Amino acid sequence: MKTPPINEQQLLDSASALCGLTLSQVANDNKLEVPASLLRNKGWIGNLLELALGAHAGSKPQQDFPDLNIELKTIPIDRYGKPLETTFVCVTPLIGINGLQWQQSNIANKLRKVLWVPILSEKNLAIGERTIGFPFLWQPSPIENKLLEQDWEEIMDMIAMGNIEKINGKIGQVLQLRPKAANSKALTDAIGKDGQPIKTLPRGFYLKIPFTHQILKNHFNY
DNA sequence: CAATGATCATAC
DNA sequence: GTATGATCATTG
Repeated sequence: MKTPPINEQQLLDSASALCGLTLSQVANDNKLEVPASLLRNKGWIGNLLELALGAHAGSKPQQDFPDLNIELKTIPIDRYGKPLETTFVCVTPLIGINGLQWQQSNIANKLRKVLWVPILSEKNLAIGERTIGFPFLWQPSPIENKLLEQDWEEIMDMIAMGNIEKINGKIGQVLQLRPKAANSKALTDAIGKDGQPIKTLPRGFYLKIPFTHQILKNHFNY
């Protein structure tokens, strides 16, 4: 447990202090048990880092550190620094979206400043043996921001035009739309082909692996 | 074996 | 159901 950081440097310092530690060590320091598997604890590593860095543990809208305008993201990587999973950002609004601009969207707000915490998280490593990498602060470059905006526009246009069922994880250069639900039976409101209300699977925005991989490469110069 | 589609826990 | 945290697991 930890008190919230009062400024960016303090957050960076405490995050840097975790670099090289195993998840077991961090869990012990925070009096947490290490699960044998993430199957029923998919958000465990993220929650652990929230606890260790003084972010609010649990559900709350907006960034993890609202006063600092910083979003915390753990990212599982292999020994070469390649992300092992896509990065979930936020759920996607499907109705009432006409006139919504990228700059005022929830996803743009969340990606404005991100504290990435890489986790060496190869599958053959027990959860407790996975280690924390070098954390760093990232803000999208003008080019990255443009790519995100373009994908967002394409996806949101399709949703607004009633073509949500035609969207799959393949579209988008850096951003993709995928299910984000308890299961495939979950339903939420959306716009149908003829503009009528329909029910569909809730979706979320995810950053594709090549994009987050490039962010890591840019930062670590490899 | 990467990537898309499906799923798990918890709070409210 | 929505929003937080993501990874699992089947498909191509």
